[in-house]
Amino acid sequence: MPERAEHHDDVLRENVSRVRRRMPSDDAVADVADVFALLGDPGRLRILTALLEGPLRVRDLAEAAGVSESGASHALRLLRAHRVVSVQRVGRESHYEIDDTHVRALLQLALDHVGHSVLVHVADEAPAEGGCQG
Amino acid sequence: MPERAEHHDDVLRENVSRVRRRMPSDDAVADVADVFALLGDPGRLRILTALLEGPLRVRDLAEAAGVSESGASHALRLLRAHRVVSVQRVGRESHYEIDDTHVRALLQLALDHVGHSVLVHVADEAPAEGGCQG
DNA sequence: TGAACATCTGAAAGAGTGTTCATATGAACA
DNA sequence: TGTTCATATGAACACTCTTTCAGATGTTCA
Repeated sequence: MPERAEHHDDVLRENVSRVRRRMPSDDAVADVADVFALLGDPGRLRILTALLEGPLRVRDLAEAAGVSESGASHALRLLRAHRVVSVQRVGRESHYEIDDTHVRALLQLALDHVGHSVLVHVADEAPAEGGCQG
Repeated sequence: MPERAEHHDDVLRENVSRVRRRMPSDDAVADVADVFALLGDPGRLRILTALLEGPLRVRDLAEAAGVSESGASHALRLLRAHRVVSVQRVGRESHYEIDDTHVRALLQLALDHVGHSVLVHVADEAPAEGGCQG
């Protein structure tokens, strides 16, 4: 084996050890993977996309996301368990909203990348009383 | 039903229709969900995290990610099929690298959020802007 | 109280997925 | 040429996940 190749191997080995040092902890990786996995289902993704613009009721989320109301409830339960969304009961309705700025950022970045132009934050151009706490 | 409630309902319905108008196409949602799903597996996530700093061989990726070489190969095959990584053959080795800037951005954002401080671009090790958003 | 409504929950079916083992391909070297 | 090495591939298994259905919970209103 020529020495150039040996040197090449050394460089690769060095790269590997550096990469391994900088690898996040198993817990951190698991957390990130969990979030991505939650976003990896089309139904949940549509639900969260709908929630980007503000709180919505379960039935509205189901309609907007094209899933059954039961399916939406299951999805929301999961998202709630992971603290991605929070719920506020108003009478017999449940109003859900995104409660994780990291997830919101990831979602907006991904949708931007896919060429989905209009995605405004809740704040600006406020639909005024659009909120559910009226 | 009091008129306040009726008006409230109107507002909600309006929100729903606006949300539905702004909902990305099924294809766009499916694409985004696919990417997130790919990032949703710890093994693949570690592989891609390792690749953030530059190209690596399969065996090195397997070691860095803590998966078998066969497992790494399967994962890379999947990532390659989705054009997330590209491969360059060097002798009998395969050197993989991230080939999707969107995925790279999502990954870095997610790792930043989880508190993983050092994640520099391939170029060099400038820490400085390592922080989240300031 | 009882009926209508919104949501939640549990269980079961079915599809999908990751992992492993064994083997195949193809390049390097002796 | 035959052997060794790096990677790729195929199949099988176990496992998880999504979806659906039926019914439960809790609220509003007459």
